[in-house]
This record gives sequence, structure tokens and C-alpha cells, in this order.
Amino acid sequence: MNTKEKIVVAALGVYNREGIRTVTTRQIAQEMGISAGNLHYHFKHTEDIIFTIFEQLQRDYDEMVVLFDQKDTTFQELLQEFTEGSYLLINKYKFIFVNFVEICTWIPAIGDAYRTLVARREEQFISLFEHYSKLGMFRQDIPIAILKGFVRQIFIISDFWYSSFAVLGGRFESDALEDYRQTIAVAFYPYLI
Amino acid sequence: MNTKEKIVVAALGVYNREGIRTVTTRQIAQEMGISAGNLHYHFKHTEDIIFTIFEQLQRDYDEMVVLFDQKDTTFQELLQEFTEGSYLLINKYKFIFVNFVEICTWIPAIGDAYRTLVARREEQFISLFEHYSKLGMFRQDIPIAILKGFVRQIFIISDFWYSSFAVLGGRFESDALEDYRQTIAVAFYPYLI
DNA sequence: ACAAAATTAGAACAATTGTTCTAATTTTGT
DNA sequence: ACAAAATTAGAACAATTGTTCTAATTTTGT
Repeated sequence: MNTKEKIVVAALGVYNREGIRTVTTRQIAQEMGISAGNLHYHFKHTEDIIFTIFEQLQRDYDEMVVLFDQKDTTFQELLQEFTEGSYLLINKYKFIFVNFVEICTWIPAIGDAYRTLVARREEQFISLFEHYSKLGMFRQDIPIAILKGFVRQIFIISDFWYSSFAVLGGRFESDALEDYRQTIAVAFYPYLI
Repeated sequence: MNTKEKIVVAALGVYNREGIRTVTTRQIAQEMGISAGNLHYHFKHTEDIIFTIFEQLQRDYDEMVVLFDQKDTTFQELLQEFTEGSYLLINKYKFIFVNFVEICTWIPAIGDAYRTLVARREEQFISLFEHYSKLGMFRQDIPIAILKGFVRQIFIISDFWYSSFAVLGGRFESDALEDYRQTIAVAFYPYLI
């Protein structure tokens, strides 16, 4: 692992632990035992570090989403995969979820990338629901407008569940996964058969 | 309106417009045409301003919640009131919702107050749902665990809807209220009769 | 009317921050 | 083996920030 990669790893760790408000590039450098000058040789601006982390998140997400393509699984299995997969991402990139609005205004390219991603995700989910409707595992009597709203709801919950959990004082990681699983399960509860 | 009150108003405006990341006490002072020294005469620390704004939010919230007590309204009417009332709050105190996790770690007293509020809210909602179950306006076949999860879900949605809306590029206020109304409506959709 | 208290502006302070510059050291390609 | 390129540490810079200090002005209570 070269220095540039190490910086990304260290930055992710520090940001997740302390948030973006108080963390400085000096602190990241110190934490990994290099000079601040060296850090800025690899990343001219702080934004560049955060953008690189976001790109990593996107790659991780795409990797996870590939798993949804085998449509021979039951809906319950798919839901289980979605829950575990998205939890891993949320947990790994906490600080991005927690500071998402701020980051998107600070670094517009991230906001743009997110909006593209969401548009893609939306269609994916809708067609998935329609597929499982036909298989009798998802309610068929839901109007399309509600279905779209439900997808939006799932996005809000998965994007901001961690913020809510953190603010409610959730500390232990074991609790966290269970809490997330329960939250997602409840959201799907009235739509499953 | 005395200077102290004016500072709170100005700060709220600037924070909502530009977020807490880049805004300085100097900027708030300049915006309202007073000196930074004067501002810090009234509020020794920046945290004190934000804490005061949060107290205001709490008072506004309590005022809104009183309206829920007349239980002779239909559930639809109540829902309508909740949607409009909470939207007004969210819109007025945007920056608190957007930076909630950060603010809660920065100013622990705010986190504590929020957790107390949530506990109260939770019971209120549950008993409201039970009341409307008996009146046949809310599904009676929902297990209590799911009901509690549903309340949590409503909290996540109302606390973070604006973050999602902002990040998705929502700009116009007219769109915003409609979007929020729709999001809340969809969440309740499967639970109403 | 006037002394005491409150308010205000603006300079000053001390700390911090992102970033650049310089010179040394290490690595790489041939 | 050696020149060129890449990497590194640390000093230096320039800007900013929250906050304090000082002296003047305004307001308040009697």
C-alpha cells in the first residue's frame, strides 16, 4: 500500500471517529506518522481526499449491488443481502452519511454523482418489486405512485438511519446492526406477503 | 427586539443559508451590522448561540404538539396537522436537521435534550395510534414491536427528510412541502384504513 | 441630573489551518 | 552506476477564527 492509499485509509478512520468539523489534514498526517507537507504532496486539497473516499464508496456500492442480479433468490433472501450489504457500507463510510448535505454543497461533484446513483437505484428497485410481485412475494395492489414513494422512503431510511442511531446515543456495533435490520424489516413489513 | 434576540435571528438565517461549516461569528455580526466584539459580549461562545436556537426549536415543537391533544379530529386531519406543523419546524430550523449528528457531539446538552424529547414523542405516538385503532381509522392487526418500529421510522423520515431533499437537489420551497407531504403520506399509507 | 451599569466598536491576541516552498533523501529507469 | 523523477520532512506563509481587552458611548435607576 503506497502513501496515497494509506492517507485515504487514515483519513477515513479519523473522519469516522471524529467527524469532519474538527479534523485537520495535520491531524491525519500526524496519526499516520507522515508530515503535513507530504500529505499535501499527494492530495493538494482536503476535498481531494474526501472525493477519493467517495469514489471508493461508489465502487463498494456497485460491488454490492451486483449480488441483486440473480433473481432466483426469495425476496426474504434478497432483503437479507440488501440489509447486510448496505449496513457494511454505512458503517464503513459513516462520516459521509452523517455529513452528507454538507459534503454535497462543499464538493458539488459528489452531489452530482449521488443524484445519478439514486436515479439508477430507483429503477432497479421498482423493477425488482415488480418482479417479486409476479412471484407472489410482494404485494401487487400497490399503486405505482406509492411504490415510488416507498422506494424514496427506503433511501431516506438507509441513507440516514445511522445519523438517527448515532444521535439516539447508539454506541455499540452489535446493537447497531440489529437496530438497522429491524428498521429495514419494519419498513418492508406491510409490503410483503 | 434587543440585540441578543437579533443575533439569534441573524444566526439562524445565515446558518440555514450557508451551513455551519463555513459560517463565522464575524460573518453573523457583519450581516446584522454590529461588531464581532459586540456579538461575543452577548454570546461568549458560538455554541451558546446554537444552543439558544435549539431551545427555541424545542419551544416551537411543544407549541405544535399541543394541537394533537384534541382527540375528536379524524386521523386524516391529525396527519395533516402533523405534516404541516413539522414541515414548518424543519424548514425554519433547516441547519439543525442537516447537521444534527455533528451538533449533538459538539454540544452534548442538545443531544441529551433530543433524547428526552424522543422518548416523550414515542409514547405520545403509540397511544395516539392505539386511540385511532379503536376508532377504526388505524389498523388494529399490527404487532406492538412493528408499531414501535413504525414510530421510529416516522422519526427518521421527519428528522432527515430535509437532508434527503436538499441532497437530491430540491431547491424550490413550493416543491418542498409537497415532497414532504407525499413522503409522510406514503409512510402512513399501509397503516390506515 | 447624574452615577452606575450595560452596550458597543474596533483593535489586539493567540491559536489554528490549509497550503506552499526548499532542500534533502529515496526510488526508478536505463 | 547514475541521472532524472518521485517522495519526504519541516519550516514558512498568509489567511482566518474565536475570543478578549480597552475605551467610548448609551441606557437605566433613582
